Amino acid sequence: MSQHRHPGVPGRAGAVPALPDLPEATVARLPEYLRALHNLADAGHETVSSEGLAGAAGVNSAKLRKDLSHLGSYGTRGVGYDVALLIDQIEFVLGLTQRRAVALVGVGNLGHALAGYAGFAGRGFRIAALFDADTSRVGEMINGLVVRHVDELPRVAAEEAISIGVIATPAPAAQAVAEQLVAVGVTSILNFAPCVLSVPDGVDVRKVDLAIELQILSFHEHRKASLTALPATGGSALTALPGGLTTPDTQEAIGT
Amino acid sequence: MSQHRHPGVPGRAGAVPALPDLPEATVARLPEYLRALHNLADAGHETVSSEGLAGAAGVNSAKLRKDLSHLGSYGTRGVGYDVALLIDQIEFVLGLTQRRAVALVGVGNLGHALAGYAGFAGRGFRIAALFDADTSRVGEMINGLVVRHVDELPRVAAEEAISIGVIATPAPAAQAVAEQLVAVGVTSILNFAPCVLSVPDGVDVRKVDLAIELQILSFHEHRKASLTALPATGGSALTALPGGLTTPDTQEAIGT
DNA sequence: AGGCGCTTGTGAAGACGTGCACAAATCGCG
DNA sequence: CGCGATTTGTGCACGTCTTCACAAGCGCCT
Ligand SMILES: NC(=O)c1ccc[n+]([C@@H]2O[C@H](COP(=O)([O-])OP(=O)(O)OC[C@H]3O[C@@H](n4cnc5c(N)ncnc54)[C@H](O)[C@@H]3O)[C@@H](O)[C@H]2O)c1
Ligand SMILES: NC(=O)c1ccc[n+]([C@@H]2O[C@H](COP(=O)([O-])OP(=O)(O)OC[C@H]3O[C@@H](n4cnc5c(N)ncnc54)[C@H](O)[C@@H]3O)[C@@H](O)[C@H]2O)c1
Repeated sequence: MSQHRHPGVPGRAGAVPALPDLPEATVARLPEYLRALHNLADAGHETVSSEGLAGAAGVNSAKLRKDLSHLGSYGTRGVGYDVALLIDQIEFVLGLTQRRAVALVGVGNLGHALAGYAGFAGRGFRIAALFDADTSRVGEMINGLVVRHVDELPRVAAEEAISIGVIATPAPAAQAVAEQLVAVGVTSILNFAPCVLSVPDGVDVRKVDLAIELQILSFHEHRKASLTALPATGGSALTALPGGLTTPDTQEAIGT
Repeated sequence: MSQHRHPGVPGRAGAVPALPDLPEATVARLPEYLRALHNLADAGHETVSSEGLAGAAGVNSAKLRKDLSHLGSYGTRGVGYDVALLIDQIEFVLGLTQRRAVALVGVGNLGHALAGYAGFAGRGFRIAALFDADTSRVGEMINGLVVRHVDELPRVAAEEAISIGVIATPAPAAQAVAEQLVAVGVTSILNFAPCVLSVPDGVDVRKVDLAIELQILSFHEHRKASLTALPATGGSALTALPGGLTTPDTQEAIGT
């Protein structure tokens, strides 16, 4: 965490472009830009200004320019950015030049939806294997893939070069599954189970918890309600007034 | 956006506890604490120290204490926090004292999984209505709820007091659905479609894009690979070495 | 060739979030 | 009743992120 960055590892005039270490906030936005760029490319645009791309990605244009400047500035002043070139750049930085293989563990309610989702292919990923512990599910075919028993993970991980593991099991099983994934060499995990995973250093975990998203929205609903209620009447009547916009203070577009 | 906050709207000694306006980062962590607290309560704990709760929620204990201090400090020095009391406090602040009604629009692949998920009830939410535009899906029963045509949204929104709208339609339909939701008074939206929504001020949107999560993980995979490859050999051979943990530099636990 | 309008890239300032370290408060026990 | 062990709440310093504002660069038009 509090590691100093080496004072003398700048350009490194070697052959490889030498990944600049981007701010984490920038990394989280690059995929957004990439999606917007693909839309623009499909619409026939060859170049785009920072203002235009920022609008399409839903961010401030200064922020976008600073983000892009971190990865080497492929824009032209007075003109904008070359869409195709920028797509290549971002895809390279994100490591999407070859399609990454994803292993999905837990083919239940949610796992089925993920396994059947066609949209991942266009974003750089290939669901390479499905696993479950329930023997009655093993053997089922989903979208051309067979569900295998989780015990086969080591063998399959060796065959396919698994890059990312996705956990969609119930929470009590998630920690054990994470350990199995780490044991076969997986160093990136996307966790849908509502629990914290502990993993060794060097393993990245990202978590998606839909209930948490709803609860954050609930907080803002609660706050909006208490703001409109109090200044108007004495504070007791809680009749929702779904017409007038609330205070122009307290803007939206909350933490992304 | 760049709204100043009024310099003189502090305690407001009114009857209502007067929601403190929490830092957004704190709001995003409260649900995590809440989940951990429920686990502790189920395990029979009556009190918990900041250290213990922080461990269960996967955060720094100082951060946890500061977060909790923002909502009024219900801890006892030398002892810790009363689990049941803290649960009540957080649920109140998050607006979960009464179960919030959620409307789900788009009952396809993903929408089915969400509609069938039993876990929302325990986290303060009730899926109150399902909508789809495909007439061949309308009428289908999922988990005791009937799928209605999206045209019925105004009528149903009036009956059930819809608090949050969830969009699980394809991206091209999402903006139109968002506008329909806003039109019936919904001011909080959770969007699963990979696109930006533009909504009026006063409406909160949160977005869940699974492909983005994978792409962020992909970036870190890419970086880890280029870090292990370069210092070892000259820099050309890119054979993945899935054994030794990478550099103890560049710690994990990336942006939550 | 020169000037003009447009757009990028970035310095600087401010807002925000984090984590250490410690004083203040509380409990239990002798 | 007092003392020590324990744990909260927070002041402070530091790092990260955001946003403004503008100089530098580019292309086009005359
Ligand atoms: N379905 C949703 O919409 C939704 C929403 C939010 C969160 N989640 C979370 O996602 C996870 C999955 O939800 P779900 O609705 O698909 O649950 P589910 O019960 O339908 O599916 C879980 C699957 O995991 C399998 N499994 C259990 N233990 C396993 C193990 N050790 N190894 C491999 N597979 C194992 C089960 O056999 C089952 O097929 C849960 O943690 C849930 O809380 C789901
Ligand atoms: N399935 C996944 O795992 C997954 C993963 C990531 C993202 N997503 C995104 O989630 C969204 C839904 O994915 P899906 O796989 O369920 O797609 P899907 O095509 O299976 O389902 C979409 C549903 O929305 C309905 N619909 C279309 N237009 C509508 C409208 N105007 N009003 C109401 N309903 C409408 C369709 O009839 C269909 O039932 C997509 O935007 C997708 O990109 C899904």
